[in-house]
Amino acid sequence: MLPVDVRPDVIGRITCGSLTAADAESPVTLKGWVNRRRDLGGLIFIDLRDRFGLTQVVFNPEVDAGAHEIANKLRNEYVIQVDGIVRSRPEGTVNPKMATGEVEVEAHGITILNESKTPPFYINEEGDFDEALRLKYRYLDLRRPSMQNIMLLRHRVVKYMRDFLDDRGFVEVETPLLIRSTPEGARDFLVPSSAQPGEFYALPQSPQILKQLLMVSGLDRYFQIARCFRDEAQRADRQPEFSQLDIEMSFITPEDLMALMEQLMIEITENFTEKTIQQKPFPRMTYADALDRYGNDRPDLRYGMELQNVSHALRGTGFKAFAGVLEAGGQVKAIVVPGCGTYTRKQIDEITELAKSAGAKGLATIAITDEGVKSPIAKFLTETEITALTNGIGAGTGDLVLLVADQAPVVAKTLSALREEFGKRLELADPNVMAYAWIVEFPLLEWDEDGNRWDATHNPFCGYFEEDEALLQSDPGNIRSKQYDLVANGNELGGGSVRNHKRAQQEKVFDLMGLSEEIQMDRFGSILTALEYGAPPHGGIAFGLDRTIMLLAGEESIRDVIAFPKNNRGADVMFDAPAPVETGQLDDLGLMLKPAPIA
RNA sequence: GGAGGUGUGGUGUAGUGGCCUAACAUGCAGCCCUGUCAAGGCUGAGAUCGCGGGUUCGAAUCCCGUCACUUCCGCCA
Repeated sequence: MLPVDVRPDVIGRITCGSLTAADAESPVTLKGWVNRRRDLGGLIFIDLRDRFGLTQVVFNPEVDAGAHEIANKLRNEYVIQVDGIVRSRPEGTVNPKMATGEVEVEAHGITILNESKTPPFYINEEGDFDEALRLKYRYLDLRRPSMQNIMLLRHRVVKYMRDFLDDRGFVEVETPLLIRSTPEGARDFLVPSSAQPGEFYALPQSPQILKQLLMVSGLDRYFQIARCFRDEAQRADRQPEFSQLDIEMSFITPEDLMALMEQLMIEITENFTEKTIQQKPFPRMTYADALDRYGNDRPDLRYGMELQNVSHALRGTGFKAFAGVLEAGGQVKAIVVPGCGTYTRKQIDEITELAKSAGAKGLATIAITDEGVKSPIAKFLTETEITALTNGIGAGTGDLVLLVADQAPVVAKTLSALREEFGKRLELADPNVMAYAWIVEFPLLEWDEDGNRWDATHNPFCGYFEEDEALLQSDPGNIRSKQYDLVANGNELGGGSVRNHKRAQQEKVFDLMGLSEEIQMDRFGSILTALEYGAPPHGGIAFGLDRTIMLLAGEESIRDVIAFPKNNRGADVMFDAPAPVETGQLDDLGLMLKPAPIA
């Protein structure tokens, strides 16, 4: 996947991945770890490993009895230095599976630089080890070539991003990690201050306001590999601290930015992976369309199985469960699962449970078998209705039709979950394809039932289409934002927008969100004021760097592309963090712990 | 906060009420072996089956509780 490093390296060391037949008869010194020892009694072979590769070393008592004697004591993961001579391997012993398989090093001297206990898991072969153990001994986990390849990939991709942006006039600026807490969005990680006891910094959830302020400064093009912090529950693709490729530009349109970012992602994908890009230029899909066809705003476009509205085929149906939903303004939608018409009662029950956990009240199924239609709801529907329904969505013999009837958001969520489940089960998604797409025209605001107010769907700084200005008063839920998300293979890789660059514009959004003038100034005074001093039109985007690397590397967990990740509970099991602190430290901060954790 | 899954020598697994005095592979230790490269051969050590309670004549296996890890829902402007 990645090019092998050249040799010798900057300090003149010969690495274990670099010797070739051309080096035969040269004296050489190698340093590295014992990957494997093969003791034939007389001869001892060692595979010496470093980051760059493996080289076989031979200890022959007739060549150097002293070195052979020491080699008897070697064990896996010992760190050694070998002095010897590069030899072409004897006829018939060349190993074509090794990059250095044409040669070996005949040892004339050996120094054991450090011994090693037997590691808790294998380093010299790949395997699926307990993740808690891997995290506890992360330094050993990272010694495995597969993990080192990921770290190397990450390094190279980030370097490519920096060079790409530098070539185009972007400036990398570091923004502070100790900032002010805002109760909007995710829960903040708080950092108490000893200079001002009782007051707290917060770690940034993203440098959003800071990068906009840099646009007001006239920096024009900013980027940063920004560390972000969110004190929320973890997932396979979510960590409490993570990295974003954060970008902001002045005087741009959404089109400008999407075109530039698209070029960057294409180049990275094609330069660093063997994966093919499903469609170039990346397809565009509106938020409404994505929700309608896939049930979510980050669809996996590598396979079909789209959601299909069958409400029209059931208009006037006598089946009360469906009729009731339709009368209440709901909908009935379906997906056709190919080849699953033979599912047993037990399997149907299983996916019904899945549907319920996604929020549906139930799941209706129609199996189309050789012996005809099998369905628990068949007796409630007329033959005409069933035929119209199955024909209308292209279901054929052997297929299983899954139907959900409810209000649109519940239908979308349920069928989206089912579609993804069957996408996995039936292996519909090609792992060698990257299906990028832009999702556009998000609603600017969504109604928050609990807070009884409008809330920003993306972030409150997101701009909106001027032609929708009138809707601010009449129909805020239908204002289209200037937001764009980049999705790939069912993941949201990044999102951004063209921002509000005038104070009045921005205040209108805050007003709709129910923020009083006082609160607006208290929380967002810096940016509101800055927008009054010649803020240029600007916009940007932020990519989840870890997630991007995860997809490029073909990994299923974000933890596998982070050197020292937290576990599912946000804990670092190597350092045992978080941990209690000494009373004196709390005293300095003017803090006192409550007697028991709040349940 | 909720739901599911998993937990058996160092590691990865098998064992779903008695045949378990817990099996297999690998790793580990010792011995043999001069062309191996997942070296090979022989011998050996190593697990109170996550923890606690219960059911049973009998529990790795069934039940309850608990802990840890993990996946998903909630949450993630």
